[in-house]
Parts: sequence; structure tokens; C-alpha cells
Amino acid sequence: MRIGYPCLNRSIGCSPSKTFRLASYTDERLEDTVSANLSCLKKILIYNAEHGLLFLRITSDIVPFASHEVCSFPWQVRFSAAFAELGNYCRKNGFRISMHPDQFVLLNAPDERVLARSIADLAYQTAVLDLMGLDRTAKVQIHVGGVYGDKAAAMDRFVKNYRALAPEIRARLVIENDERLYSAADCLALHTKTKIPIILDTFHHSLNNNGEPVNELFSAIRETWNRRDGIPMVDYSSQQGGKRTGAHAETLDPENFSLFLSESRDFDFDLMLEIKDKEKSALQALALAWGDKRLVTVAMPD
DNA sequence: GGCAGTCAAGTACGC
DNA sequence: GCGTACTTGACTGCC
Repeated sequence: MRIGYPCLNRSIGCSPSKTFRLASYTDERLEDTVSANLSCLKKILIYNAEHGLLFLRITSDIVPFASHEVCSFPWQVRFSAAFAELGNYCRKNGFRISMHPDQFVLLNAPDERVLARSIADLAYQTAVLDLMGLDRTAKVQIHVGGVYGDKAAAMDRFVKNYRALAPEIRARLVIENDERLYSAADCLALHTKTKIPIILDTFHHSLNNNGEPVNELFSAIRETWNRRDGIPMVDYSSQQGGKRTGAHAETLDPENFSLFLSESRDFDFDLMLEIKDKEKSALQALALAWGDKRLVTVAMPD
């Protein structure tokens, strides 16, 4: 088990998600922004190595507008050496890496223009991981998509569109259960037709489930990841008190987290903490998990 | 410098 | 029909 957090680090004084308005796009602006974002990403990786946080989700904004038609800059060529260096650092430190396109990426969209934009974005995120030279344990995670008034048809469309993807995208793509439309059971049904690995989001599962016993679910999910995909990834969060159901917690709930560790003790996975205070919660989680036989560590964290 | 409004993108849901 | 929410954070114009 490696423990990590998504996208941003609030302690180090830079953001890897710098962007700009579409209206102010220029090649120069893009080049400067990506350069700054990659330099910040390097700082995050160094921080993570120093603190024993070995799982990181790279922000989709690392190359702003990368999959947009406005983007005419050959960023893959310009930054190939920088991406390779970041990837080397990840491998050297035993990091697990993921990316998570946002809610606009819909592989089962009936509208072909939406589908085309979605595939372009998947190609971009796949290219980032490929440029970093990461093996296929580095994943791009998406939700199944919309229902469009006919769930069976929407799932069939997912299968069809998934099968038509380029092999390099399929090698990285994984699906995650969401809190309203597609449960873990729905994802497992899609797995039987596509062999796509499944990321379990435990918080979403608590809001949208079919009453599965935890052990059965972890067992089934584990079987969707083959050796080349690495051990499963799991997203963890908990409910923020006083906010709408489904709102992610601002800070780690130690009691809830310890219970989660205990309930999942028979299963190994890499764990992403989707808590709003980011690395702070991840460090707390690492401390709470300390001594857990699953934990991968490089050194005792500070 | 600080603030408020707005920002590429899609869908579903509650009012 | 419209506003809101989503992993939300970051940019921009105005004071």
C-alpha cells in the first residue's frame, strides 16, 4: 500500500495547475505555463519522496488546453526531456501515478462531438504518462459517464467505444464507481465485457451500492487488475459534516479512516485520499497506517 | 493588492 | 427552464 493525494500540495508554495483564459491563448503563454507547472510538479515529487507519500494523481491542468483545438504548440516535443526526467524520478522512488480527467470526459456520450473531445483528452493524459516513461501501472481514471435516459444502452455504448480506443489508451484506462449513476456492481458488469480494471471509490460506494459485503467487493475488484496493471487503486474520502451528502471532507476523520484500514486489512491496494486539505490528510493517514503490514515505505517519514 | 465574478468542456437533479 | 454540483482552483478586470 502506497498512500497519496490528488493534484495539489498546499505546503510548498506553488501550483502545478496554473492556467489561463482560452481568449488569452498564445503558444508562448502555453510554453511558459507548462514550464512553470512541470517545475512545480518536480517540487511536489521531491516533497512526496521526503515524506513517504508514494502515490500521486497528476493534475489534468499540467498542460492547459492540451486537447483543445486551439492548442497548436508541440508541447510533447518541447517538454519530452522534462517529462522523461520527472518519470525517472518517479521510478527511482517507487511512486505510483494516476491521472483523472474531469467530468466533461464521457466515453459513452451519444453526441459524437462530445465523444471525440473526450477521446482527445484521454489521448493527452495517456501521452503525459507515456512521455514520463511509466509502465502500465500508471493509470487514467474516469467515471462510466451519463445515463441519457437508458442505462443499458449507455453501458453498451461504453463497451463499444472502449473497444475502439487506441491500444495505448486502453492500456491505461480504468473506471471508477460514482455516487449516483454507476455503482461498483455496474463497473463489474462492464469489466466482464471489457476486462477494464476498476478503481473502488469507498465514499461513493457508501452512497451508491447494492449492499455488497466489503470483503466480497474488495475480492471482486482485485480480480479486475492483472499483474501488468499493478495492485488496485482505491479512492478514500468521508462525508463533510454540515454539507450536502457526497461533499468530500475538509480534513481526515481519523476514526472513520482507522475503521476503513481495519475492514480492508485482507486486501492490498494503493490509496488516494480525496480530502480537501490534501497532503496534510495524507500525512495523517500515513501516520495512522504506520505498522500496517501492507504499507510500502522508503524511510520513516518526518 | 484585494476582491468578486467568471472560466473549455456535459450531465443530472431539484426547484 | 434555470441554477447548481462535480476533483474545485485559478484568472481577470475593476476598485
